[in-house]
Amino acid sequence: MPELPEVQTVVNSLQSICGRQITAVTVRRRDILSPAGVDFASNAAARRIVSVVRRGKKIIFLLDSGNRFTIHLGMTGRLTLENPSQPLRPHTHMIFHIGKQQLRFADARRFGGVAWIGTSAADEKLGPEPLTLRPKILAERLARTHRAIKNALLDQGLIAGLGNIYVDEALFAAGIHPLIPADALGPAQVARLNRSIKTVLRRALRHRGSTLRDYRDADGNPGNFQKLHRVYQRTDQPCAICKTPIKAIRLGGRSTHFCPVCQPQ
DNA sequence: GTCCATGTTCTTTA
DNA sequence: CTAAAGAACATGGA
Repeated sequence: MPELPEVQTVVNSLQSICGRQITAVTVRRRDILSPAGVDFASNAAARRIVSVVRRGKKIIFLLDSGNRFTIHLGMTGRLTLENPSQPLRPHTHMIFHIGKQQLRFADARRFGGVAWIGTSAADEKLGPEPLTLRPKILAERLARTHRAIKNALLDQGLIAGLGNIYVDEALFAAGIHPLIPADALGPAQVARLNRSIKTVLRRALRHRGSTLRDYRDADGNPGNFQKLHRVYQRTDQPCAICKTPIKAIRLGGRSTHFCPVCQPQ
């Protein structure tokens, strides 16, 4: 579920906890924590939350002790601010008690998790942030790989924050076929792609992300951008530009959607 | 029973 | 050796 727009929307809807104290931590399932065996309860309890920010698809919490921890939502993760009286949804693995509220982490598939990173950097392996990326930097990075552009853009070490939805949408907006090798794109195409990535992400942010099934913000609200997808999961439906049926192929184990006319091979 | 899913990481292959 | 493709992880819904 959660790519940059969804994770940023969660972060935005969590700003009310900044400055507040974590009174206690309940760990209901230890295996979502890393490193294994870390004592979250004593590390985080009685600490104030200084800031909550996003980097790539990770949410980073800075505590007044100077330590940080990160939460990754994986595919089905939910991070919600709730009253203790509200029933716990299934697969709730961790609860941060913040005054009379609870910050709850639930994740059915458990591809997500919570990592104590202390004072180390959260982003060693992450590529640049797409919203501030310069076309020249994107061009340099794409020129270093011969993979299909779709697979290159999914690589978090090349560019951070994009996933299957927004790569398909950005490639459509840029008129680029997903199978074209990354190093075969010219400077004008890369510049257009860079602009398309930003445009698609900003529009998605404005609509609070895409909810296919599981995604909710911290207040439990779904996003609305799924209604505005041009290609993602629109197989056989007419292209918004030319009416040609949208095609789906399998690439890197993921479904990939594109318009065969607007995105020529 | 089958296939599919917004993600990442480890293993295998070329 | 490296780059890229494939499998694995765990759960639920169609």
